[in-house]
Amino acid sequence: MGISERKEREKHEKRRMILDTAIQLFIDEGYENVSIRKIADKIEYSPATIYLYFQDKDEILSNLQQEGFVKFYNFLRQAESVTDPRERVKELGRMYVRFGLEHPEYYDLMFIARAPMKKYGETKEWTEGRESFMVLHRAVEYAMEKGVVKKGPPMPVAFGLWSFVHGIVSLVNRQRVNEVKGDDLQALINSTIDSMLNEVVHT
Amino acid sequence: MGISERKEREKHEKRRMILDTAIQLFIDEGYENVSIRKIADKIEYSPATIYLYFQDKDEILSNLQQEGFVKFYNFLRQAESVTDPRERVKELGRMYVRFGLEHPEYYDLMFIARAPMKKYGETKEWTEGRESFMVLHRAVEYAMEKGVVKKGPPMPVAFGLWSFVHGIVSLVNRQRVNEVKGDDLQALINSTIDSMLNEVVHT
Amino acid sequence: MGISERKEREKHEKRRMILDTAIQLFIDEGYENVSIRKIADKIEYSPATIYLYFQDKDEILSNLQQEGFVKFYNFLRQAESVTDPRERVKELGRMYVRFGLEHPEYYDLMFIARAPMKKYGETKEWTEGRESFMVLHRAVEYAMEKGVVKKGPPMPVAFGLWSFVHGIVSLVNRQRVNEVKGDDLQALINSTIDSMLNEVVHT
Amino acid sequence: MGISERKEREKHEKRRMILDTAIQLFIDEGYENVSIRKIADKIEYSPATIYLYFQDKDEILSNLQQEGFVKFYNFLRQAESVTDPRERVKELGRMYVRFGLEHPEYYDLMFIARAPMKKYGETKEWTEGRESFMVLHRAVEYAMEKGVVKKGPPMPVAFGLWSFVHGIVSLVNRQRVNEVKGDDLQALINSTIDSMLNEVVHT
DNA sequence: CATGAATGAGAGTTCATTCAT
DNA sequence: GATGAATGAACTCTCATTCAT
Repeated sequence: MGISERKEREKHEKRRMILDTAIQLFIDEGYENVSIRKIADKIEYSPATIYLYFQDKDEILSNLQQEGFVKFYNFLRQAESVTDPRERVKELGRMYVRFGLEHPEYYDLMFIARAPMKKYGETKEWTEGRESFMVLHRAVEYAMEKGVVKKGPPMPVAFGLWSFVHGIVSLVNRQRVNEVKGDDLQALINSTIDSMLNEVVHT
Repeated sequence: MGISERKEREKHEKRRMILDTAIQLFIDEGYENVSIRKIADKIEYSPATIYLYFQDKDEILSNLQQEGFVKFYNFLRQAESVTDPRERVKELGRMYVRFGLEHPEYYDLMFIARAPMKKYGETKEWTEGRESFMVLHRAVEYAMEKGVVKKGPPMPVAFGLWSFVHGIVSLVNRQRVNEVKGDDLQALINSTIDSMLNEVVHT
Repeated sequence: MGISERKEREKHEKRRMILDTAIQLFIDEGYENVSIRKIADKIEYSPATIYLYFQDKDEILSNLQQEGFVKFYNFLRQAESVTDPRERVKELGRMYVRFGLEHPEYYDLMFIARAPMKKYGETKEWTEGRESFMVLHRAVEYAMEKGVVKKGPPMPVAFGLWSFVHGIVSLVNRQRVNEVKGDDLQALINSTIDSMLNEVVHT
Repeated sequence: MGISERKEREKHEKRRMILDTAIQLFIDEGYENVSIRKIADKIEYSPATIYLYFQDKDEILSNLQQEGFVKFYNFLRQAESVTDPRERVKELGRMYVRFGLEHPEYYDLMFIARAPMKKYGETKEWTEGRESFMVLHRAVEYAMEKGVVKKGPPMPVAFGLWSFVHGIVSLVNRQRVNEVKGDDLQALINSTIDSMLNEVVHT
């Protein structure tokens, strides 16, 4: 038992190393510059070794995507402790954008990259993805119950809010708002979130 | 005169062929899989021929992007004839989303694809891009004047609306809303636009 | 007669244009960057036009080489007016090096470039080449007659002097004396010519 | 230990193969016609394999150049054991030319080929190049001390001698002395060296 | 006389992946 | 478990040259 457990653990650790390195490369050199060779070089193993731990490049990306979803879900979930219904929705919006801007590599993989993860996971990885959306969905339901959001089917509102915050993150991360920069950009983002959410969430 | 005109037209037509083929490949295989060779193969010319019509790959992508912007701008602009301030904002939202879903390849190039077009255009192509945003911006100003949108700086509202509709298009086009399909998806999109814009645009 | 003469003259002028442009490109962009296309672009004709005046690239290079030889020969020949036998040899050395450094592109074609001129000229172009060498050869003979160069077969001395000055030019032009620069280099060249020729040419 | 040593040796051997093939191509087709692909074809490997042993084309050329310098230096150095100052200078001249004619490919790379080796070596390879020149420089100084070469700054004389022997080698190797052939050529070279060096080195 | 259009061949380089050891 | 060695396929781009018009 001890031996096979250790082996299992070691295998797990090596997988971690590879995933961490991949993400690092993602951040440093951008999506299209992540190659098996570069990952291997960085961890000082041979490229062939990577294939002992992952079937192919896609599996690595799939895994990272799933990790992203887990991180993201655990982060967003914190907002559920906010009891004020108005504040919960607003806080969710701010948190969503913050996560997206602070973890552009994970965000990209989760919500922007042209779906590479065909074979692997199909659904599994998305469990947390769906769950994350459900956090938002529940917040909307809660806000409707409490009368701070106009009553009606929650889905359109939830999807609308998701689209809105996703729009911000993806326009910024993909460099479509280049004319506003630095602090000005941050200020614009903040005021945009405020003004939009204030329209949706009534006082 | 007749001859040179015909030559000119033929040259133009070949450029079109190349651009159309590129766009087609875009749709079929995604941005990063568009190669000079594949374009050449598809039009049954040699790769070198492509270079008679475009300086390099970047120029092709640049051209497509600009075409997208022109099409997009001319389409959106139509909304400016709507005089009712409420209706104009809403119509703009619906039109934006419609364009994005009907021309996913152009939309991708304009607003999603990662950093294309280094040398060419830098600014020129984006003139229409900026102008398109200005259509929205003006609609917001107009709506504020008329008192149907809460008064204040128009920028956050305009950027917010842009983010919202861009969010919808990019989530759908990049397959992040796979669990809702076909007519249901269209219905969801419609109701989402309605409910969100109704919050922002008051009666 | 008038007509065919004019045609002949025009043909000649176009050939000149091409050759001049080629040499210019040589100077500006270096041997390996001279392409038919670039020549054509510069004279604002199509590449195909070049082939109306020259059979192929090689013929252009051949022609330039020959032109170089003519220029070179006419330049060197001036030294034959120097009557002092010592001075004539020395002046020839200085002139040779000066020509080589001032016309690196012609010099290269004549004496360094890996013989591209297979088909054309085999011998014709070299007539002036040989003649140039004969100027030097005669100067050596003259100097021997006058007793200022040690008597013996003139060939080894003439070839030796040629090798010497060619050595200087080719080492400098092909960047093998990079550690000495600018005025220092010119001074070194001068003192080298002086000291070597003073050994060969006695007082 | 045995295993890794063998691997090391095999790796080394393959590098040699590549370098040897490159040198061979050099001789057969000239500097500008050496391509990665041709090397690969000749050793019957895929082009990609070359990149397992060398970073890029430049590194191959750099290596060959350096090898040339090392061979050359070690060869020339032998002359330093000659104690007679007259003989040492003369022997150096003869050896230089012999090396150049017997190893035209290395010689070309070292002293004729147009600007190779950007990144690699910059200085390192040239250490032996400079050292080789210093052998000659020292021989001149030595000869001056002993009174067999006219006293004065040694540099012009050393550079002059270098130019002279380089001139011979490069004129011959680049086929500019085609009118004299075979044994006659060898005889001419010998008598040229003799007669010139006898003028510089006094008895 | 001039050329627009086209291309085959070739350049250097990178990549994901495989497999015998 | 790890890897060294290898490769086929792909990439963008440039070149000298041809030929029908």
